[in-house]
Amino acid sequence: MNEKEAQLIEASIDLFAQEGFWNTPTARIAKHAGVATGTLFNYFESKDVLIDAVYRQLKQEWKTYLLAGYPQDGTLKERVEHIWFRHIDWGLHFPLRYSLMMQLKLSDLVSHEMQQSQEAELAFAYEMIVQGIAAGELIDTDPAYLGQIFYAQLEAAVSYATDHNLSGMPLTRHITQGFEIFWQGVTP
Amino acid sequence: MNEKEAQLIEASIDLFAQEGFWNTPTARIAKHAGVATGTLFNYFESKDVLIDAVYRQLKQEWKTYLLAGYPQDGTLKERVEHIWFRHIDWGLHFPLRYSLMMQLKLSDLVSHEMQQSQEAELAFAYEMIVQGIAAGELIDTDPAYLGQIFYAQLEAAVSYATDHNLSGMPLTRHITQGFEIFWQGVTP
DNA sequence: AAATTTAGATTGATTGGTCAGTCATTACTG
DNA sequence: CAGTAATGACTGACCAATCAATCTAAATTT
Repeated sequence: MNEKEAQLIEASIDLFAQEGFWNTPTARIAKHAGVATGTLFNYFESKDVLIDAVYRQLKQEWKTYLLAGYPQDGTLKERVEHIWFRHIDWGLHFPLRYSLMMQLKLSDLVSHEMQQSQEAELAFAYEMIVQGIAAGELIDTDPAYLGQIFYAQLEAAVSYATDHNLSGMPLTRHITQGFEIFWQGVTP
Repeated sequence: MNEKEAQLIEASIDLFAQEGFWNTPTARIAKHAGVATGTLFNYFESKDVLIDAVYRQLKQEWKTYLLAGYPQDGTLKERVEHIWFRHIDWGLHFPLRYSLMMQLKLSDLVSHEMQQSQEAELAFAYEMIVQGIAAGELIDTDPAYLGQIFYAQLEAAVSYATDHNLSGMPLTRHITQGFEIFWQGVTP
């Protein structure tokens, strides 16, 4: 990826997260990235294409962060717990990125194709759930629903930690307790 | 509330939910409501004020729906379960309204004052949780966090039911099971 | 090694279109 | 007929996207 392209995406993340997509003119993005307005359109066909690129970048950073140190051969609980911790960690380390990713999810701004291609990257999580159910370690429900519950609880945990500025021990306790609540719910 | 005012809010809900706030010009809202563009601004000082009115209306309808048949003197579980069922019911009966309410929640379009005043209306739910914890019927966590978990799971349940077009028996089973997962998680 | 050509990247003023909000005029209504 | 509500053409501001001009640096020639 070109350096200017990366700067433009970075500037977009900053501005979209702080001002919202509809309130940030392409001219401001270009300025914030230190290039001319025309340059933006050399790299991205349109503003819509730019937002797809932003979304892809966020999702990829996020996924990479989640998988760092993933205990491939751990127990199911260990693996799920790892994702739980890493996700919350990411949300607290990169609040702008996190809130933008959340907003984009609901917003219809990201193309259908991009949404799908990014979702496909999470197949491993789905597999994990399927196996957990097969092994009797998770309650027998549609894996898609369990995945959604997992994610929903995660969002709640992050937004609570953010709202209450948790850090240090209280944060660790909150994360652990949140996970236990989730685990107790989906475990026979 | 004036009839035209109500029509304008109704039209806004329709269009905002389907096209998004930023893609629906005030002119189209007025047309859809059967009035002239100028009339809209007789009733709402600006587009921003209109969206506040839309939000208030949605929240109020929602709250009314939730509380219909509320078992004031039932057990804690019965009361929570009632809210659970009614919320999902509302989401499935009024998908446009539901999705708009979700979007507005994250969007920063609703004024801070309106957000707060509507949140204050949910004090009864908070009270319920506090009492549940005091009585040892719920695990000992910050009531605010339990509330957030409750809501997050509810969203997951609605979006799953919507995505899979559930109805009849499968729907009932899904709702009940979702509640059991939640309840098992937050109960000692 | 200097001079010249070439291809591609960068620039930002400009354009064409959109839209929130206005206000002079018209239509009701009691 | 007075007062209130409704109308819709209009305005000023904003912005995505364009494109002719300019710059840069690599390639080629003298």
